[in-house]
Amino acid sequence: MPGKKIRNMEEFAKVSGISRPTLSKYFNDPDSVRATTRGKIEAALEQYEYRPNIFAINQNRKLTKTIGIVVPYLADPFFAELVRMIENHCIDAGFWPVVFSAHGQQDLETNALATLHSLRPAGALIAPLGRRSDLEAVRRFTAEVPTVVFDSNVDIGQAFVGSNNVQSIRMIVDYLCRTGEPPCFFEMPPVNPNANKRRDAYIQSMEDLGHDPQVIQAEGAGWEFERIGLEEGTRLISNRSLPSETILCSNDRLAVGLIAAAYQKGLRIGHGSGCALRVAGHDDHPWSQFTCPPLTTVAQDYEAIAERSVGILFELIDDEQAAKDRPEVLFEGKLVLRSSA
Amino acid sequence: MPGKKIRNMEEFAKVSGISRPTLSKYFNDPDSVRATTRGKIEAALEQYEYRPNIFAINQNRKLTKTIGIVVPYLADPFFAELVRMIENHCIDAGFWPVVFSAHGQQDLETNALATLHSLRPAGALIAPLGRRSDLEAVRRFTAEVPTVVFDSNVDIGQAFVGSNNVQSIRMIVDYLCRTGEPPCFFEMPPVNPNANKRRDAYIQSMEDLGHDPQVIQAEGAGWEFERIGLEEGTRLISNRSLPSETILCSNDRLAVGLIAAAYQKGLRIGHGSGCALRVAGHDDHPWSQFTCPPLTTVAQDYEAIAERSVGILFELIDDEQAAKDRPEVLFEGKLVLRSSA
DNA sequence: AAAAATAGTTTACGAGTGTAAAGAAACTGA
DNA sequence: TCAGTTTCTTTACACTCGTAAACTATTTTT
Repeated sequence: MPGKKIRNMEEFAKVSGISRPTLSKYFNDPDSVRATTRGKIEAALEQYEYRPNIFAINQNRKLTKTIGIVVPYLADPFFAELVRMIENHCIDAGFWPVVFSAHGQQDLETNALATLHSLRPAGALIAPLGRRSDLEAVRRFTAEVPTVVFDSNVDIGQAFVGSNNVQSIRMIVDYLCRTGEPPCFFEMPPVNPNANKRRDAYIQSMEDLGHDPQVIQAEGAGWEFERIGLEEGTRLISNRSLPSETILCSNDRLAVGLIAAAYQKGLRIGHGSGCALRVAGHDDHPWSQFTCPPLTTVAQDYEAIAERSVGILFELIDDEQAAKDRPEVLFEGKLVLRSSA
Repeated sequence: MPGKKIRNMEEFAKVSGISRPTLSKYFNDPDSVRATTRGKIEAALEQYEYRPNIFAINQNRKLTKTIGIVVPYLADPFFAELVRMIENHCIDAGFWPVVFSAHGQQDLETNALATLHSLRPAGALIAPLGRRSDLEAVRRFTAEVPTVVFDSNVDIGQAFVGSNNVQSIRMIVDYLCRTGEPPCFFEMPPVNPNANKRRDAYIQSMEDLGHDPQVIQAEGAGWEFERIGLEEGTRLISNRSLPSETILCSNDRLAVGLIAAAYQKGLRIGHGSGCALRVAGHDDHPWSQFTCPPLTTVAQDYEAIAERSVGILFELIDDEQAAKDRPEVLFEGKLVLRSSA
């Protein structure tokens, strides 16, 4: 049980019988001191309640142990899940992850970067807003902090980790064409490069397969994708203006809204007989397996993206030169066949 | 456009022509200096890129501007949404919110509190894991940091803000009894006090209405509530062991899983004729309006909870004495009638 | 315009840590 | 046991900003 409170390293040095510089070394890396010394220190730590002051540490260290994580919208389960995994990897490596969400707004993203910058992090993992980002601000940031960009590939940072949209879209388009009517593509106004890449990949895939691509762009802005899917879906169904019975949505959240719209309009979704619509998504969001019917989609490899982007960041931190060529790591999507298409 | 880089306040004092102590005052509170002085400072800020070093600031200030936010599971949209609102309120008040998620694990919660503690925050808003919390660790934390507990009312901290489960459950039980067969109650092993309160409120409400309460406890642990709802729901439907056609779920995420189970079993959900099951939830999760059919539930007042808990925390920070009696603010739930029940 | 009040400057110290240099102590291996 | 190596101690300075005291400049009040 921790006894008397210790105010600073000086005091802890007294009670532990170890000099302050050695303690400093220990807290920086417990393995850098002799085993016997480490034993004494850890014995004292059991007895006394003491933790080095984070602020004083970071003020003086050239390289802090802070890793900044910036995402466009943390309430999106895709990012929530990814952040959860990234955080775990950082903690395991002895770093301190600090999470910022832009909540979909440019000024908050810029602000988060500024705040993060003044934390002098060892590195950063950022998924930019994309189209809405203040690119100048982001570039200023990445000029000084080793940064891995993930999910949304805008041309900044020292590396990119994400999904291979071309491969994944081609795969699901191919699947949909093999098993029924060729799909139309349901998208929102593109908020980031992924949206564009996916649309272009859809068009290319359809043409390669000898079909006529049909893109429907939903109105609406913001991050409430389900709502947009529901509202536009309802409109499209009411007007009978869907160009195909098979609809590939640019992401799962849009599909969730579209499925709700179809349900409310009494349209049955699925790949079986007696179904009016086939709906597919992209990303395999955590709740896509619970839609009615469960959503056929392309899974992004969350764990791989998390693990790899953190891995690359640590390489960057260890070796400034590591990535002069801005490597781009793209993971392949995996087809997840459920019953919606 | 920002010109030359400024390293510290000393340098910024030189280029701006304002003394360092005055600058310090300005950064602490821009209104505490004369308008002309403020003008000069802000003109210089436009020209030169400078932000005070957060670590140095916090090391020296008695009271930091940091607010800690700790939630049990950030990938749960309920918390994601609440955190988003809480963050906004903190930022608006000039504070710096730092978010931690326990990811459902006790050690991570304890660790988050320890890390947060060493940030010497002005205050903290925490939603404890509940049953799985290391109460001793939490208590140690709250002994030194003004803390408002939200969502999950374990007896710690200086105040609690949450929902009135008794009122909300009574309301939805009453509604369900008025409009059809009295509900059974579908719950998971209780992870926090809310779960227990809701069950007890259900039992009491049913008895008051002269009905026989029927509680079904689903197996399963962890935070994947939808999966538990789906798996247990499938089992219950297959075994025909549901004691009522009306099922009140202890929260929306469980209901999402149950609805998926019913759909997959070919059971139609809703309050209309031709429906086999009525399903209701609790919380009004962000995606409850997109289930098939849309989920009838009780809405927690997210915005009120966020606004009030931050408000109380600021009162606590301003006036240590404010809450010797640990006030508990409970917001009433609102019935959200959709088509699932 | 003089007195009073306010806001600024200069100077100096404090906060808790990192880190470098010089020397003492403790280990290592024969 | 003894030289060689590693690790620790002592001492001292650095980092950046908060803040207090004593003093000066500016603004407001009368």
